[in-house]
Order: sequence, then C-alpha cells, then structure tokens
Amino acid sequence: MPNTRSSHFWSDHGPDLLIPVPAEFSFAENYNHLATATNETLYTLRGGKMYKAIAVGRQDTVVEIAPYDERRLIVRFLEEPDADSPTLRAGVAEYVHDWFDLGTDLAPFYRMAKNDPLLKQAVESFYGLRNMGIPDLYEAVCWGILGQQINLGFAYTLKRRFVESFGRALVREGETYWLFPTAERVAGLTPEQLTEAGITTVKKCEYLIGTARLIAEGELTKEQLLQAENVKQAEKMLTRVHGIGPWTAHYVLMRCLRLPEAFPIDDVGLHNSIKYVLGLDAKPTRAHILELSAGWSLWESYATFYLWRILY
DNA sequence: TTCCAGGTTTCCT
DNA sequence: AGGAAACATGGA
Repeated sequence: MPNTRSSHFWSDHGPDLLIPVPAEFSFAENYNHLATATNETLYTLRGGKMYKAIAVGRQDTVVEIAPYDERRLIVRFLEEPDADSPTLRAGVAEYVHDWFDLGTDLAPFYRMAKNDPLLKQAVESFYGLRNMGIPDLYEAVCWGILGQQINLGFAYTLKRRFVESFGRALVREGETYWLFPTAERVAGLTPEQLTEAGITTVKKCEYLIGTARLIAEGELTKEQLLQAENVKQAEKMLTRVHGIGPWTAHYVLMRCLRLPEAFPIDDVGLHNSIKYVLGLDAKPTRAHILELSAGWSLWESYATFYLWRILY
C-alpha cells in the first residue's frame, strides 16, 4: 500500500493524475493482456486507452487510463464534477496502483525466470506484463466461483449477466460503464433471483449469496486475510467458506491479496500451458508440477500468471 | 453423443 | 490426511 499521508506517490496534472510506474512495466503488454478477455464487462479498451468505472467509498467515477511517458500513466476523469475531491483522487490513484500491481519489483522474478525452462519464453514475450488484479475482495471471490468447472467463455457470459442485473451502470460521454455488484446488494438476494437473471448454475448462486453475506457482515475481509501468518493459513480462512475450495482460495490470494506465493496448482489452464510449453502428450501430474515449480519460491503467482498468458 | 471446462462437496478409508 | 465419486451446465 503506497504512502499517501506525507506525500502522494502520484501527482496532479491539471484535472488529471500522473501515476509513476516501475521500470519493468509495459502499458502495451498490459493492454494486450486485457484485450484477450472476450466479453468483458468491467472495463473498456478503445483507441489504445483503458476505461474503467471505479467505486471510491460511496462515490462512483469513471476514468480513462493511458501512457503519459515512459515512467508515468495519466488518468483522466470522465465528466466528474467532484474531480477535485482529494479523497476521490487518492482513491482512484490507489485503485490504479493496485490494479496494475505497481508496488511489486519484478526484477528478481525476471532474473529467476530467464533460466527457467517453463518461464523463459513467456517472460521474453510479455516483458512488462503485471499481474493485473481484482482489488475488490467480493469481486475476486465471485469471479473465482463463476469460473469454477466451466469454460472461460461461459464464465464471462455469467459474469456479464450478474453485473448487468445487480451492478450499477454509469453513463459517461455517451458510453456505459459497469460497477461490480456490491456484497451488500447481493446479500439481500435469493438464489431464485440469480437464476432468473441467467446464472443457470444453482450452486453458484448459493455460493455468490453466501459469500456476499460473509463479506457484507465483515466476517471475511482483506485485512483479516492479510494478517494470516502464511499462505497456508490464509487458504484455510477461505476454504472454510462454502463454495471456496483450494483453487478459488489461491486464485483470490493471487489476484486480490497478491500473496506472491499463492499458487492455484490444480488449475486446468496452468496444466494446459505447461503441457503446451513442454510439448507433453498429456497434462502434467501434480508431482511433476511441484518439481517444475521448485525454483519459483515466492514467485508462484507471477509464474502462473505468465503461463496463463501464453494460452491466449 | 461424448468429452471437457481457470472445481467443490461429500463420503470413504 | 488423502482419494474417489457425485455434482451441474454449455460448447466443441
């Protein structure tokens, strides 16, 4: 978490914000990564720029994100009367910082990966790609649940139905931008309301509501998870929740809490990527993956993220 | 029709 | 603790 008390890590540029990026950063690689998502609801790519609705406290806003120079991003507010609000500006800057994972120094990862047979090609091809995350805990949990045991295309369809039924639409400059449904909103829904909205898998509906209640009641928070002694304990805090198994737990720890050693080892996409890179006839066994990843210590999440990227 | 998809729960030694 | 079986839905 960047320090925003004594001095901003970002700076004002008229009504816009300038946000510094690390050396190991490529706007184009991150843009191309976002572009691989088909049917995405929660951001828009247009003319080399990213557009995203962001909630800061009770305030909703929409921003445009683009490269400013080699070392900075520029963030422009779209039709935002409160663009001079310090809390809104700080909140947006922190969100962007978190979304792009700008606080991680990737140099050690690249030093390790350039000698790793599985990662070598990926880190060359996608140099500057960050683990673009899901800062909101409920959104991260939902995306994990929605993605369980179905193909990714259908998962995006379910997410779109969920967001467009229970999220909030913001219209700016003639375009619509969506905010993910809040846990507070979904906590008050019934499974029937979700199935009627097109979430055809009943179990997922129950899980989406159950986790919404926990999070809305403050019984599952990012702060609690970050206080865990280690990844094993954080995993346990998550897997005791109905609908969250080992895969979803590590997915959330990787994309939201950003534990570097989070490792969704049972992930089918990871298996397919390893199979592809090594030219295997069949998907690797768990033991084989443990062997291949022995040198990834504290970079398991980034290794997984880069291997996923290969598949698209 | 069969198989698989960014798994989880339940039940069983 | 660790493994097998049941589970649900859409797309290729």
